[in-house]
Amino acid sequence: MRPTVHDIAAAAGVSLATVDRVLNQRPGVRHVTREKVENAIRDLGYVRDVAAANLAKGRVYPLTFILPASDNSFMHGLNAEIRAAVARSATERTDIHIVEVPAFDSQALVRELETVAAEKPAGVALVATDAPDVRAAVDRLVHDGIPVVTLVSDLTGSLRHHYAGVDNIAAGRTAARLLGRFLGGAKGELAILAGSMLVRDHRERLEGFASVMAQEFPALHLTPVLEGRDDPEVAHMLIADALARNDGIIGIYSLGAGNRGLIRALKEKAVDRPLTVIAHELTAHTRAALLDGTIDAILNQDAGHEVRSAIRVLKAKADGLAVIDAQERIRLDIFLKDNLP
Amino acid sequence: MRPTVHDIAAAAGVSLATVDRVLNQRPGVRHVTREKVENAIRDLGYVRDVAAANLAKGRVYPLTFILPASDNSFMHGLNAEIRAAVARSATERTDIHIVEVPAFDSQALVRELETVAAEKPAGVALVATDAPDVRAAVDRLVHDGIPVVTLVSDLTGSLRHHYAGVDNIAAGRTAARLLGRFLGGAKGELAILAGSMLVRDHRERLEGFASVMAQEFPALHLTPVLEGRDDPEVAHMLIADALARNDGIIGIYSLGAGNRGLIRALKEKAVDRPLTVIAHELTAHTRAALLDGTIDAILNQDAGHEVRSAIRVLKAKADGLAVIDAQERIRLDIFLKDNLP
DNA sequence: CCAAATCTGATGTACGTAAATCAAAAAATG
DNA sequence: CATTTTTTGATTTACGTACATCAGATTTGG
Repeated sequence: MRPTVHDIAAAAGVSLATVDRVLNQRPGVRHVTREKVENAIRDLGYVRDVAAANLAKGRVYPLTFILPASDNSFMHGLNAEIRAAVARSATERTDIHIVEVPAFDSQALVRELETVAAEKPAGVALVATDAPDVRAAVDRLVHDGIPVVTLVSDLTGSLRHHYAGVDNIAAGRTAARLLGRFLGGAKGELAILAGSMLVRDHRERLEGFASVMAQEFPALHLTPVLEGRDDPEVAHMLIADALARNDGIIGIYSLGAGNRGLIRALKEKAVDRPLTVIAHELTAHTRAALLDGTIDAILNQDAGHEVRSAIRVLKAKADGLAVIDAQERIRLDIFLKDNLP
Repeated sequence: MRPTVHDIAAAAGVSLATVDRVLNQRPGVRHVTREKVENAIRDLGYVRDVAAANLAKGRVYPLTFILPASDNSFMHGLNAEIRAAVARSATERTDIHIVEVPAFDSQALVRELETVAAEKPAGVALVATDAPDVRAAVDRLVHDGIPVVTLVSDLTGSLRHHYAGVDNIAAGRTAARLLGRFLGGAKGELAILAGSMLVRDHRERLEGFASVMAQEFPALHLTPVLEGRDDPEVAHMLIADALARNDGIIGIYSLGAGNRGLIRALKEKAVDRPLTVIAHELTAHTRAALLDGTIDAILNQDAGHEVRSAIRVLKAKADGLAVIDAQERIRLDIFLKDNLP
């Protein structure tokens, strides 16, 4: 049987109340006494029964998710996953709030972070916009003792406790190698469609992609990045235009959202020549395109895993508990038409 | 606030004791009364607080894992992950036992299943050997009300509640497409290294591989399967021999274990000609080979996820709770040298 | 050394559920 | 209708922890 507070009290030769004071860092315990208790805790290998503690406290974890108000499939999916978590909140003792802020607007995000901080939640998850003032606002939250995890897009250099998202440099590198290998030594040009170079995850993907391409596939030449603003219409226009004007394009890497437009442009051009295409994020559109051969591979991050992981980590941090690192690593999914879920 | 048993009692106009009888299916409740209570439960949306219930019951989940006594990296890893779960058992209220049975020995497995059944555990996870008597033994366990999940290798047609492992047909298909695309339309022969065609997961991988190859890459010809018995020495011998005798081999699919031998054979032959190689299971050896270019891609199943998932599912089934399907789907990891964890 | 401040113990209640006991009520049986 | 059987209620204890209160002990400071 695992030891309880009673065992600790007995072993340390103190009362239950004193053990409680030590455990919950309440004042009124002399240094020597505190040490006796801490030794007993260590010796007996006591671990607090979190379930019982939560029951006694009637604890719920008020968590806030801050998302950009972007109108694309991925963000919709992320939102849906958070709402699914809300539906589970009764059994998970969470009380989740979702707030949306204008996309790419660091000031709005900072304001929201300050509003949220005032509510003293048990944890905050945010899709970070990469800016110094956001970093500062996040650091302030952390200083106030509020656990913070970044979601999907990280905020390196900040004090956030955890990042629930994929390694985007690795994603870009992987895309490059897949594309390079699929093209099998052919010589030609590559088009790159991004959302915006202002977003960190897109920049990182491009960085990884370009670096592997330069090192290992010198026969492939990268044309200037097309910024589609994650908008299907813009993406369509850019890709159609690029394909019309440049005969040498044999491959495309779409590292952002708005793939609906990309796919439409590809279908219109279908007869012309074979293109090898790699895109990000599995949605209804990209899935269909993968199955019909318009897209050759999809790199994906599982929004459901990211959300569940963020919640687990926030709860653990709020309780000062350890997390299973391997479990919280968000993996880069590579989908071919054969291994779709 | 979520409703409690007290609220149910009040709403149904019965006493706490009666609610308890209904909830825990104890006898002594008239049909009409039972219905009143059940209606109240439904109306108020009552969900039992599992944490409180477990606390009151002092419940622990005695779980048994049955593994084949195979001496390869993957099984060692699986074992290690289960032991890691044992280390967490205090906080997870589990009491996990690991038993090993001779590999590929269905009778031994059946005997063990019967021994285990007698101990009435809260759940059983097993790496299934695909045989009718095993199926029958598993079905008996299920009939006795013991939750069963298959691990790594499934037992289709049995009544097992869940399979914690990858879709091996999809894995084989994925390997085929990767290999086909990497070879970029070249014409030649492929060597296939398996452990044993008696194991279901290996058969399924081959089946998926062969089917995609036949349909989509007719220029690639499959040579007869080499059965390496998951033994590095045997694998080395077989591959070295095949490469020496067949000049036309341009690619290899290793769908089982014993990759240490394969890698050695490949390094010895390195100068001869470039080979495209895809292997299963990420281990120290395959990882090194992927990084140095000996292997081009690794397909992997995350043993840690499989174990944690199996435990979650067994506990949920034991409590009659729902599982989050998406969370329990074991994904096929595809590793290139760029996205290694 | 006394008073004040600080520390410690003893005790009780609470959280939501499980499980047991015993009494009381209702229903079924003859 | 009386008796037996079944069903229901009331109440209590327990699980492991949190938290509050109050009395008593010990340590400080003057």
